[in-house]
Amino acid sequence: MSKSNFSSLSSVPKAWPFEEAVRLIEHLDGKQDKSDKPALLETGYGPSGLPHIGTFGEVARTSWVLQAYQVLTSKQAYILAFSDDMDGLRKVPDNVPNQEMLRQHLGKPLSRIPDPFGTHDSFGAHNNAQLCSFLDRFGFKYEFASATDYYNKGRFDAALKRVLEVHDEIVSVVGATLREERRASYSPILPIHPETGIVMQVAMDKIDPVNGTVQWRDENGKAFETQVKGGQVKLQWKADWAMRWYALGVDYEMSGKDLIDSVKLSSKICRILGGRPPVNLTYELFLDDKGQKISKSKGNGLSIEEWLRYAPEESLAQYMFNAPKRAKRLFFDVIPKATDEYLKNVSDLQALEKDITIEEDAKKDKIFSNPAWFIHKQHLPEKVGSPISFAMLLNLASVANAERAEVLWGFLKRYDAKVSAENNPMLAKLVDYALAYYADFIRPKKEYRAPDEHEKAALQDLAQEISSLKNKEVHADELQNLVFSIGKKYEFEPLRAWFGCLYEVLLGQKEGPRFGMFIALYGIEETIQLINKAINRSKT
RNA sequence: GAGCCGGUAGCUCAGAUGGUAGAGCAUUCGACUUUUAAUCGAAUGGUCGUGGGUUCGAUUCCCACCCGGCUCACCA
Repeated sequence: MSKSNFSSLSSVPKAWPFEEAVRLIEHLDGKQDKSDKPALLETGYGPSGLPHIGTFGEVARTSWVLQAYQVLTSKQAYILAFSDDMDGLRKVPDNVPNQEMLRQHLGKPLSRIPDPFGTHDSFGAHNNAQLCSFLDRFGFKYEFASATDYYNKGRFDAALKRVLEVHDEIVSVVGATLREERRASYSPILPIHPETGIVMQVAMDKIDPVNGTVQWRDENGKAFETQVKGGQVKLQWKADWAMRWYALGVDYEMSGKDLIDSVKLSSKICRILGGRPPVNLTYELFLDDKGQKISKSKGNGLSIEEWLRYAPEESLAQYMFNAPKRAKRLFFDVIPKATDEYLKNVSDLQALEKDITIEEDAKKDKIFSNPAWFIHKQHLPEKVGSPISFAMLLNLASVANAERAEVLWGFLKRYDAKVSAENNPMLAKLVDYALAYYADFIRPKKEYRAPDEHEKAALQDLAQEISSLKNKEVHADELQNLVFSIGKKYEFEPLRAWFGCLYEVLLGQKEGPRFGMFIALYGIEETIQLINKAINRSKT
């Protein structure tokens, strides 16, 4: 399509969501139905799992494509968050209560199983609520859809009849991908057993597209005739996906690399039904630190809660923004980098918006290529960003053995007297995150050396000296002098060995801050405890 | 077997719609400080996987190949 079609832009910005938006536009241009229906971007959810970090990534990325689409076209579009809550429960998840109760409902649709948490009408409803509150928490805009709801209300009835018409064709296409033993029983139609409520995976004896019924037998040989409408059957998932695209007119949907074959197959089915499969983006999977695929069942990698314990959600969004087609490792080490990348993008964007020397077109192009512009939904709020990088905060926390925010703030104020939690809310958050990150990842790796007898005596002396200063107004300089004089008194040669001893024995590192300042900020009582701990360590 | 992604400084990676490449960390040196760190400044460091093709010129485009990793092939 020609570039001139894009509103007020001379070219398409090079950020990937814009490239995707162009693909979406081309897809819509080729549509038979020229009515001005809003573009439909779907994100799908496996029913039994809780929302996880991949869910976040998929919705965030889809939102960015939508954002780019609207900038280019000024047309309506929306995200449909579709939950397949009619799927049969195959396995009892081991992270939920009432296992025994759930076991009795194996094979039934999630929406027909009682909620093991007892808070919702069904297990499916519970998971749906989890999903929605998860998405709401990050401010995503979407319309929620429940498969059960859609089936029951007949929104798929026409499409289901169409499935019956082309049933054999679907069976042969899907059958080609299955092993022989599966092939025999395969049908895209999964009837819900009228007596047991179980989602049946059986071969169909008879298909009747005219009356909209199927005939089949259960494992006891009992024969049934079932209407496909109104939620009495559901479709096997690949057919279900295809039927959904067809019935709802889905225009865009992304999915992980592991689903490449499924996308192909579902696209075929969608075409057999007479539909046009949506534009698909295949994104790479997330790997753990050993390069293995992250999966909920393995519990490897990093959960979203874990990430958010150590960094703001914007940093996670930043991580998700980068090169979706590229495999990335997802573990704790990437958090600081993603955070600083985000902060840099914010400051770049701020500078860019103020810049009046740059040409308007070039400016737009740069703004629209900045991840922070996407992350903040086109508008940077007041007081975003931080004058100090996360990496620096982590260094400071480590150097100062910081356990409390005040200690870190003390150092920060020395660095720049103007910073404060009020003026820099993001910095205030980062301080807390840095403390958490330091405590969990950096401190455990520290190696504390035991002091020798000579050092021990000096340390005891130091503890005693400073304890006499307790409850007094003391300056960092005085403390520094005190530390210094003790080093002299015990004749450390060279004197820097004394300081080295302090760092290695007390802080578990080769280097450290000016020790007088450290004591002042860290606290006299706390420093004494630190010394006592170190001395006790030498006894064992 | 099918498919996807990657191979750029010691490490982790960015990048150029073609004109001999950058960041962070690491290393070295310097500034600041009654020693030390943060911080700041600077330097060192790369035939951009291999071989061909297109071109005045390719690491960047095309083709082939090699290496590495992952995913799928039961269910969703």
